Amino acid sequence: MRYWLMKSEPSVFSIDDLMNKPSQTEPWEGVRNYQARNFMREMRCEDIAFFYHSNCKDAGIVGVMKIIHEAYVDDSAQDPNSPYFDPKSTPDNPRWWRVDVGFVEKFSRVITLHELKEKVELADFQLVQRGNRLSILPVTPYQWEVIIALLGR
DNA sequence: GCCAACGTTGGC
DNA sequence: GCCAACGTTGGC
Repeated sequence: MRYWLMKSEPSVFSIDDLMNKPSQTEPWEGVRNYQARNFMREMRCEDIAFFYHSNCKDAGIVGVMKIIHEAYVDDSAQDPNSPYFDPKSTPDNPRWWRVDVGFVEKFSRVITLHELKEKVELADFQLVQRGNRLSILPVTPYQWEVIIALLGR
């Protein structure tokens, strides 16, 4: 089983949105970066991922999700009315993929980016490195453990 | 809302 | 295949 981190702007889709959906699941669509897409294709059912709130006041890790459906075609790329429309992705040759995620838990507090940057043990974590913009990143088991320990429970 | 850092595009 | 121009991301 592998660990991941997935970013979303809470004004677009937040952990509360996921938690409060009757299904508590969501197709993770709109990823339009090749590296992030490739990571999604590596995801397997039962992998787990941190939910990260980006581009907001309290940026940081807010909870945990699990992968409940492996990568399949993101057809929002073929929808001209979608904000994620990409005319270069065609039904014959789809360019973008998505996975389905399920809610696992919402943390009692946000583990802030600031906190993560202060942890020497996380110096290698892609998230805290300069200029990082990837919306989906792998997390090592050790990094996962260090981050969970920040919750002090 | 600013802007640095990065990814992508496309002309050559 | 280089690289300038452009668009996007995301912290602040």
